[in-house]
Amino acid sequence: MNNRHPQVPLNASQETASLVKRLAGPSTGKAGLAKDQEDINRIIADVSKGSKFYENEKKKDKELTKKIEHILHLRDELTKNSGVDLEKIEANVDQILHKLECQRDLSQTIVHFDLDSFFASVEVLNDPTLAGKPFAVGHTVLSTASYEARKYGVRSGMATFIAKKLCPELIMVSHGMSDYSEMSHKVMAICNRYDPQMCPAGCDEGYLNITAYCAEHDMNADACVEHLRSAVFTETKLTVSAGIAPNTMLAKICSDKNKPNGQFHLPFQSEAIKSFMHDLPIRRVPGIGRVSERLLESIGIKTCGDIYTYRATLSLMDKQFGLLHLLRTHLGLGSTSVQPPQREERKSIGAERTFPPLGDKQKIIEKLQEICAELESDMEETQWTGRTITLKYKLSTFEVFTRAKSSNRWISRKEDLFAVGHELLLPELPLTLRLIGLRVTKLKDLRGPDPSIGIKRFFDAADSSSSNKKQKVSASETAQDPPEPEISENTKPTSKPTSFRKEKPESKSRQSPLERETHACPVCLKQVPTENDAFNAHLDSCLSRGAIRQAQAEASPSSKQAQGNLLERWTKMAPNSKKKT
DNA sequence: GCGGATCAC
DNA sequence: TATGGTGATCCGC
Repeated sequence: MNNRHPQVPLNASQETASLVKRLAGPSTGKAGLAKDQEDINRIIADVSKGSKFYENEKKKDKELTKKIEHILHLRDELTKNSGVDLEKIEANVDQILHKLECQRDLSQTIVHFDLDSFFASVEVLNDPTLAGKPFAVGHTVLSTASYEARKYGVRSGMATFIAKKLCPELIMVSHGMSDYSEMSHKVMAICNRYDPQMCPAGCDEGYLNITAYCAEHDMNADACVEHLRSAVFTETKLTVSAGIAPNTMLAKICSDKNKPNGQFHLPFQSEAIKSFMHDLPIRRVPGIGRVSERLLESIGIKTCGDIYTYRATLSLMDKQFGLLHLLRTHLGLGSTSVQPPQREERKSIGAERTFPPLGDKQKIIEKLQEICAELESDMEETQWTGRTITLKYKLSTFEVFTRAKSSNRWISRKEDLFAVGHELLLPELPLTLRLIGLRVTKLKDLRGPDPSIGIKRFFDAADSSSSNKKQKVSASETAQDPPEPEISENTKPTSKPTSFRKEKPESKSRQSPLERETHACPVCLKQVPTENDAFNAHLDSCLSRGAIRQAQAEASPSSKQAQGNLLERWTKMAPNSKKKT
């Protein structure tokens, strides 16, 4: 490089490496990266420069940089504190690792499958002249790109005009939604033969437990998955990649290894798994996104092997980083069960729309009405109602805000949605908006538990012993139903709300502040005497409780990422940062 | 319960 | 000229 003559036109703004990377978008770096990713990121940053989107990304990047400074400062304070014994902390962590290792379960054969550039492949089937050409599916933002387009750095989630800059001959194809849905169902049905309990994770991927299938058909895992992939191809002409591993997290990572149209089988041995994890970039772990990657990198952690190196820091900063989850990741542990998604596990239903920036109050309200109509229709089709409404709006500057209100009535009609949405929106105006959305939570299922027997609904409240094992949630909610605006339901909205099924790790244990020989348990955060026996005893009970929580959290691998406490809150936005444009 | 934020697809 | 929609979860308050 010629330093005297930078290729890039001099920009007074000193772009940080992190901003340039951030602008490249969330999907860059998750999978295989192009050789000249640096150049590509440079082009993306230059094309974006000056836009409101760019300015917002810059602001967020700056805030993250500040958070990192804070975290590093905290780390230095904790580490340099003369009271801490790093070796002892490491020894404690090593004990946790040992106990986690003892819980390792290698008995289940889990598969993660993933259709190769699903939308793009379907489009090629519809129009074979697209084969081998760089093209992308989407409108303003790309849903997916063909493998030829990816060579240019074109990625899903990328703005179309940027993709065109990277690849001027890029062909744009718009969505053919019905085709995708039909193909998706076909593929899921095929996979279902191998595990009736399979769990779809989106329209183009899913998890299977093929342990039983392999046993019953006297087949090894490789042959089974080849069989599956071959069935998918002959019946749909779509190629699929797959990972075979002893748990869902590893299987997911492995399905990327030989993509496209390949499979990868991780040896089912502790040592092989740990060596696989050792060099794995932390960003490949499901749940670790761009922000967590930066936070972890700031303390020196780039790979899952680095987690061990910095275990003392992570232990001291468990609140910020979530030690236990990272240790499990380091060891390559994950959920060993696959369950089909349960309808009653749904937590919210919503709709949102982006439009050219609007400042006019009447026009904004019209957008809100459109959203309400859409949402009413979705809720009607899926038979949900709910009592908390959350308004979401995005300013023309790309800043996002939410405003929520809980009601004591069930809301699903568009008039009711609008009344609450309007009430939430009005005090915020005037604003220039580019997006409005509504989301309903605190849901109630309007569908009877057994749709084939209509009259049965009538007895629901008393009928806890029926064949419906999963009625637990419905039953408890029935007891706390607010007055029902409709006719059918409850005979009697009886008593008080029953407590919800959310166990928290008892954050409020008040211990003697002068206890000198205690250390925060990295699992439950309680202060525990550091003496070996006491610490061990505590750890045992804590880990077994933790294992239960973990199993629950991972019951449905698709929807319940164990993500989280990597980030503490730093600054609070002024709730009303009104911008006029 | 509310609001901000992260993450996956 | 120009950067999506749906759903989940977690944290701090």
